[in-house]
Amino acid sequence: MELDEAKEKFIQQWGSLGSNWGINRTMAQIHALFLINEDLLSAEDVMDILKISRGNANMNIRTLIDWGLVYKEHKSGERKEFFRGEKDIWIVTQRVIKARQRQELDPMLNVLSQLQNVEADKKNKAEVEAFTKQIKNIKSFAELADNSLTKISESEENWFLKTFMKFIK
Amino acid sequence: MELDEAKEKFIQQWGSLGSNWGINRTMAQIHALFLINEDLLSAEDVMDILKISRGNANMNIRTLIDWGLVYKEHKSGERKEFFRGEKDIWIVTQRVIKARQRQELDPMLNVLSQLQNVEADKKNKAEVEAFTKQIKNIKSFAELADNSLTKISESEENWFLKTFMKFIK
DNA sequence: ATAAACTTTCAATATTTTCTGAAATTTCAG
DNA sequence: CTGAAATTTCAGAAAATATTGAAAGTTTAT
Repeated sequence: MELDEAKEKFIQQWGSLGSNWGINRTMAQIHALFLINEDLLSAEDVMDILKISRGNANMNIRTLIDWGLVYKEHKSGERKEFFRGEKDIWIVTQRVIKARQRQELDPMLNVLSQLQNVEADKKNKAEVEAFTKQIKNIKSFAELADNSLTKISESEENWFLKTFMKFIK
Repeated sequence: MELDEAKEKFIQQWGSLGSNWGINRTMAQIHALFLINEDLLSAEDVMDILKISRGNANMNIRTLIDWGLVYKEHKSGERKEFFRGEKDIWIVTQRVIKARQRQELDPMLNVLSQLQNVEADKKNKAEVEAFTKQIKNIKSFAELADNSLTKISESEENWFLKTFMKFIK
């Protein structure tokens, strides 16, 4: 396979992976491009390579920066902004976990807490109890997941690898 | 809070969680309904409760059955099919992991394998090497994830909890 | 074998999400 | 300061995705 073909294939596959996981296709494609690109790229470069509009490029690069997956840099003598991607796949994972934890797990935990206070009356006592019990189960599990993800997103790669290699044996 | 209000809220939240993770909103809502509903439900019940069409209900219940999150059952004397949900959140997690691993991680691993064979020529030797190295990193990581998820989706809850509680300490 | 009861399919439609591009805003070299 | 060069915003357009509902298909009691 040719290098350009391979790069194209990687970008497409990463894009489709992303879009299956609720991350918009373009954002994932831009991220893919930065993962395999050694040099600094300007917004214009990204627009040209991926054939997308200025607005789209800008918005998604901004989000990638927010997530900590892309960094802004300056070339001396150039007015334009340039960007480079975080290449370390372990750090990428940690950043993605953190972003999505904030965005999705936290609100879920919040709602689950609220749902624990359901008033029963004479008629539906058993039903309320069953509901509360199930919500409690789900909440415990979500908290375990939350703690685990926090731990992962704060741990050193080496510690994690060692622990996990043991784990999956 | 009232029970019905709480159920409604849970269904909505689960639906929005799902849709942030690439699972269609209705499928996630039906799943939420089955998670907190003790009784058997028919397709018609689901249509009525969630105000959705027959086709939509049927298609998404089918998918939930494929994923192993909902079971088909028969009531004696009734011609209609009834359904109940898997209530154990640990089993639910395992089933979701398995379904998505098949659908998304496997194709990714497949592409990453292909991408390791890129031909270099005199001009781009260094670039090809950098690309191949990065793809190799990503692939190693994806394989670790794949193995871990397989392990998780096959393990006993108790073993998992014990191991993980130690892990997150 | 029939027909009512029920389930599945799928083309048309509706909804949601993403993208575009031009205008508004910001930045910075001179 | 000034104004050209760049970035950001956002309303409308386009694309992707999900939903409907009626027709086709299947099952089962008699």
